[in-house]
Amino acid sequence: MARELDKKKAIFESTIQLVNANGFHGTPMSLIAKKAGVAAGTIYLYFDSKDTLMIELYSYLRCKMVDAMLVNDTDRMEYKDRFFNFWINHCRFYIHHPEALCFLEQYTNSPYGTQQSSLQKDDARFESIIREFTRTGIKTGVLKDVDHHLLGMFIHSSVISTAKIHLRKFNMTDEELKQVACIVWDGIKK
Amino acid sequence: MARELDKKKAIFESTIQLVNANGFHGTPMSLIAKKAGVAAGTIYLYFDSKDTLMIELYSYLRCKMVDAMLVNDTDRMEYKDRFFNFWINHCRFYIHHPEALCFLEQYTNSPYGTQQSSLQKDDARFESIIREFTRTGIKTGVLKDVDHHLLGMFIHSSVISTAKIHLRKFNMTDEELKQVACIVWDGIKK
Amino acid sequence: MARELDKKKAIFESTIQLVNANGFHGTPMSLIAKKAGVAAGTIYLYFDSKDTLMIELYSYLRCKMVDAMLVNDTDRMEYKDRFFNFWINHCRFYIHHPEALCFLEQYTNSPYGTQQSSLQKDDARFESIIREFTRTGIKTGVLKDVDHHLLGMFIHSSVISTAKIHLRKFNMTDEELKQVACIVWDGIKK
Amino acid sequence: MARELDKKKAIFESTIQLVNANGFHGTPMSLIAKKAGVAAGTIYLYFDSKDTLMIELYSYLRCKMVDAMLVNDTDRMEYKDRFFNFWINHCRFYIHHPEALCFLEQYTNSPYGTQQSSLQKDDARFESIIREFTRTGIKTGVLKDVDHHLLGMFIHSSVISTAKIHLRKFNMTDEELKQVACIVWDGIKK
DNA sequence: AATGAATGAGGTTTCATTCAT
DNA sequence: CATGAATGAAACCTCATTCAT
Repeated sequence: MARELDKKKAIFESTIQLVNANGFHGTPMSLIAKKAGVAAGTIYLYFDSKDTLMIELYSYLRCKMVDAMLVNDTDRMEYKDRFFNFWINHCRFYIHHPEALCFLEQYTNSPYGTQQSSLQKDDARFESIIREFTRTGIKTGVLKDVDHHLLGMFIHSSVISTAKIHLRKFNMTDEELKQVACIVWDGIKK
Repeated sequence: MARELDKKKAIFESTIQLVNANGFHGTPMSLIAKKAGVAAGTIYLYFDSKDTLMIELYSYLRCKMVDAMLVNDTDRMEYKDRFFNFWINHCRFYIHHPEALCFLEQYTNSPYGTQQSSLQKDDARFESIIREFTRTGIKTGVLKDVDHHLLGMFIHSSVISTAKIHLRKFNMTDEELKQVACIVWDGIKK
Repeated sequence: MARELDKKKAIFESTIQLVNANGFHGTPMSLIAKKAGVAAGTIYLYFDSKDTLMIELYSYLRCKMVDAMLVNDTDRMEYKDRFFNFWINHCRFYIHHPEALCFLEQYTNSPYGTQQSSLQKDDARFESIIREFTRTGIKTGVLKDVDHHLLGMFIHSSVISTAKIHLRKFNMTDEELKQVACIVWDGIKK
Repeated sequence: MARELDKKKAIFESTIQLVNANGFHGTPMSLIAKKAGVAAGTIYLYFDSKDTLMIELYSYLRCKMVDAMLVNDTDRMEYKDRFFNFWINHCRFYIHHPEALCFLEQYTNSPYGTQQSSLQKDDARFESIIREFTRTGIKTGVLKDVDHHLLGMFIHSSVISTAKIHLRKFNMTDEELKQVACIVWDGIKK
């Protein structure tokens, strides 16, 4: 019930902060517990192991990210407008949740993300949305006739690198964000 | 002399493989030593600590990557041709050295890469080459008038995501590689 | 509560025995743990490090020693009687706790005791008692007019060397103990 | 020959300095070698092990100490004058060679000094000189009729504690040194 | 005789996980 | 449900000693 979700969320948030600052290995369960305001043993009531915690946290964040990306999306929008909406929503999510970006990136490039065949449902949701969208673009002749995996990955990586630049080097205005989206669009459109 | 370099190289190669498979934390020094065919203590004759080893290995790989990227580059080439040469060299390096790609990505997204102000000379070399190239493109009106950091990061991330796709999903022909380079070029050119 | 003190004491006693037998360096934490009946990691719940353990053990023993020295001491005693009481109490403490003597001497003559500015409160207590006592003796003309540090150190070292003799060479009767106290008194009295 | 003695001496001096600063355990053979200007392996041409080195160094220093103590000593001196000569020579040796004092004290209070039945010839020489001297004093009725071991140890410890005070707290004039010798003399004389 | 690279046992310390309370 | 003291395996790193040169 609500109590359980509250605890899980507290543990998630604590973990994000700490992994962000110190990496997976630099984040002991005892610290996660303390920052979450629970006892070390308590975490194990909600998660089987540290690995499980990380994997579930990954899903949790992916889910929030996908939700953010879908804001204002409708079938009735023009294809290009949907693209811009997706791209900017997605990018803004990372900009407003830098810890999430950091965690997801660490996860993706760690043995967790690479080895585990743990493409859970949230991953699946994201992938299917992107697949659907790119396929449609290609079929209707709006996008270049390139493998849709490639297009998807290309778009995704452009979002992430833009958000990283924003966070590390300098803040970008909304205008500049749109500029970058344009570059991407110019690249993929036919 | 040569002996020292041989040992260092053996340790580097061992480390790349293992970090690749198990991550930084999943790779104990004892394993690195065993795989490299030396005693555990021997590593400390060549590197001050595990951290130092990782940092130096990062430099080592960046160096190899930059070298690979510069193959066949000349001032006399057309700007666009230079871009394609850079992009494809760079991408091929990762495709032919998947462990290098994996290590560099893990490193970049770990506390090593984020916190340590260890932008060593090799990083500097890479950055300056890219900076020089994008600035020229912008100045001569070939590229869009966007912040050069942004262009650089955009190009870099496209290379990496393409290589990852190649390695994880399916092998791409040289033709397809060129296609992706085209997408990027279309995006950044004026 | 009591549990914590029990554990600490068990660790202390274990450490005293082992350092006594094998020296600081010859005493690994693993052995201390085993002899104390706890796991290696448990020690670190009570002490930050091996150094901390040694430093706290030093304080612990100094405290016990000072307590023993003060037994039967009153303001109403004659100065000379107080001296004999101090001296013999002090000496007897070491004779009855040879491991304590051994540990304290090793500590004092090791980098721990020499370098660390760890003159904690217990040291301070001992020093202030001695200082007070010698100063009074000098001021009232009972003791020779010599720097009080010197007198204090002189007395202290006589106690220690007497205890060592007792333990190493042969057992001394209470009568002989008093004889030595007399030698010291004859030396320092005016 | 001379070469061998030079090397040994260099190693001895290096060891004294380092043990003085860092203790036995804090002094690796590699450092001893470097400071002595030889290779690590070379030490093992002259000493069987680190323990052996320490034990021989102890003898070496005891020997120097005894030599220093005997300066200006003759049978023709008065007993009391001989005592003062011994005491002050001995004390001055430590004052002029603080590293020697430090090393000897560390050694004496370590497992080396306590456990090893290694009362070598130099120790024997020192002990026999003191024994002879105290026995004579007692027999001729100059000294108190107390066990001669006790007197010897008492004197020795007074020297050491005085030297330590001199080195740690404040420099003492020759006059003050004589004062302390007087205290000791007043203590032991009949 | 002298070197110093190499060894590997063993030291201190951390931390994921358990379980009695 | 919740706790947090206790565990002990395993990590990093040091250093006395050896041996090919």
